[in-house]
Amino acid sequence: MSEPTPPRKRRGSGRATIHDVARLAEVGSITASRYFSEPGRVSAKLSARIAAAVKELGYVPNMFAGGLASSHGRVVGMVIPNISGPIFANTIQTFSDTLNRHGYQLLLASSYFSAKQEENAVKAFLGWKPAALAVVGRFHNRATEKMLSTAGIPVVETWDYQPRRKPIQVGYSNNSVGEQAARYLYAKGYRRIAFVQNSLAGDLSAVDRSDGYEAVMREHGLEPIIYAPTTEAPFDAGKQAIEALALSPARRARPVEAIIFANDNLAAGALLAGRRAGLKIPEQCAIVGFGDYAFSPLLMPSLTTIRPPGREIGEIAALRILEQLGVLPHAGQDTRLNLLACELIERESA
Amino acid sequence: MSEPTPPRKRRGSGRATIHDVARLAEVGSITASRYFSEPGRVSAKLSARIAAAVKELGYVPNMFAGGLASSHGRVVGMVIPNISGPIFANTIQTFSDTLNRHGYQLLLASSYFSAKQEENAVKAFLGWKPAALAVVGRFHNRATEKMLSTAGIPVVETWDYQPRRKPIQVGYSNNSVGEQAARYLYAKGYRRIAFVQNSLAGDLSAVDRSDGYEAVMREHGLEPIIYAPTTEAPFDAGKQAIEALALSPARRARPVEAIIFANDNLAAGALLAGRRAGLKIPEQCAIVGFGDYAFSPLLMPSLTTIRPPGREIGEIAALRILEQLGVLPHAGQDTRLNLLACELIERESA
DNA sequence: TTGTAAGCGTTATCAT
DNA sequence: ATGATAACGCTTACAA
Repeated sequence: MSEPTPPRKRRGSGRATIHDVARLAEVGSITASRYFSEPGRVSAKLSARIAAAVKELGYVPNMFAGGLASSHGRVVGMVIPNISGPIFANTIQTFSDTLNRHGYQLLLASSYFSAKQEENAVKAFLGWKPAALAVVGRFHNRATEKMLSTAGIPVVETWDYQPRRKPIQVGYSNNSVGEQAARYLYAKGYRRIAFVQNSLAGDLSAVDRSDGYEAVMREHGLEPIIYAPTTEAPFDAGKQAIEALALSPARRARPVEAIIFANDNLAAGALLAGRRAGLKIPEQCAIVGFGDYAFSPLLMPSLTTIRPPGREIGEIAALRILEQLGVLPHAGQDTRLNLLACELIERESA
Repeated sequence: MSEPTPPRKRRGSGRATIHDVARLAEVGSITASRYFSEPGRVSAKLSARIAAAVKELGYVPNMFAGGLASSHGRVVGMVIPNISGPIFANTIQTFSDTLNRHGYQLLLASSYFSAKQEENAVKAFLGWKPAALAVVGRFHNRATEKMLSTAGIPVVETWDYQPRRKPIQVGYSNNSVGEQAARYLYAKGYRRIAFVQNSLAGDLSAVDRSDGYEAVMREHGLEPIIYAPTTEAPFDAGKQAIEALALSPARRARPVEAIIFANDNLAAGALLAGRRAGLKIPEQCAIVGFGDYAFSPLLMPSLTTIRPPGREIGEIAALRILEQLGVLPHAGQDTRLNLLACELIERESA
């Protein structure tokens, strides 16, 4: 006769569970659970026993079980155009670190500036029952907008500050950046000031910057000069722009005195091409970029540029989310609108 | 008299579940489940009905329920020294994208080169029952080593290739990089070649590179010259190095002919300081960096450097993991050792 | 302050 | 090929 087979576990990971901890500490499982979620409501005596058991068993809470039971995981999803560019990396870093510090895990996906890929990423995140979602900018497709608005969780739009939109805004005004650059050059005495657009058509934030520039020019009774390069590669596009605006024989009669570029890549391409052609920068043509990329201080002449608050955006976005979730106490009153300033870094090129 | 209150749902997220899908499609829940996990084993007829139901209800699988039931979530954890630096961003990008493409989600944490923070991150990941873990380099503390080896899941060490270690290796040999740079300069006719260490003491990979350099020098009967800057800030450290090696009056008698720098930041600092001091580069002193940062082609003269295969590392690490998990068919035989080459980018500075 | 019971939404197991 | 049932490990709701 065969003994009844012992009730062998057929599922399970084999790791210690909260029940094992509770048993060892001689408390109820729920008390052990509370030890993690609301430590203040467990007596010191039991807390000590539980702590010892946790240590002995090397217990690590199963996030899946917790997330399932409470119907919301401690995760926050973020869709970013791309991770590896010089632009968003700082934001990701501070966003992730701030969330981690409070027990939340970042889920990251990149959209490569494609609305469809953004949609897919948001849809995938929904399966994680995220506590909140962060996206970049205000341009989403219908499906994404709908998912974001019906998800019933805090949504943060980063980078492109738009006070009239529904989601929490953490960013700066691209329009103001354009104004800032134009005013700076105007104050320095420049009058024939041009703006060079991004060659990537999808970069709508650059259009906002050129709008700001245009407004300031008109304000001073000056004619805006907006140039849109046709070359795709940013450095080449910058070269193309400065050739057209300052080097071409046609322009030689009345070359522009200063150029604002949609980003530092364009500005760098222009700066290098200009110098190679013998153009004196900033004497003959001043240059202002946008982004303050790592190479910008190293160019010769070093590049005057406007630095977006990438690190602050990530941190503040995370803090606002944590406040919304009740993890952190609410800061002030208007926590929904977070307009940050961009710093103009004055270097040699303008 | 009060009617008995209807059995209102008190838990649950309100979203459609797989049971709702099954009911609408008039199939068993498990069939609906299989429709996602093993589509080949569901008849075309039922598949169509399920697909329709999924679409109508906007069903999104709950990853927590799935992860709990199958005791392994579709997540992979990665601990990286830092997200925002120019070095690792490409790796994160390709790693994340490749995993996403196969339904896995990346969990990211940064260690800031601290072994203790790495340990905390790995511990936190364990709660997610990750299908695999990726770390950078071979230097972990005891606790981390133990967690990695007992986790019972594929572990990948990236960047620093070390064939004798247990985990899967995906990276390049820093020793070879040092050799590569030294041989290149030797072949160009340089003889008095120096190596400048990183000022960050924790950067042990740079030490491997200097070892490679040293070996080549001795191989040719040349005396190695290794300089360790004391300044912390990389650009300043580079400046300090070139002053000591090529500009100082003491050295003027027999200045070095070429310098290999531990990274492009140091090289850039040296290059700029050298030029400002009137040093002709590469005529009087050639410079080779490491990293191929974004600014390196923009310096004047542009920087000759060695480019580590950051994108490949991320992609191959992900592919090896997916193979180990059985998601992808195994490629070749020795899938554990992945030694990648670094490309020497010849520019103007050497 | 602590405990009991039920359920979160999925998949593994076994049966047909 | 399809389905019924029982976990998975935790937290909510309620009770003491």
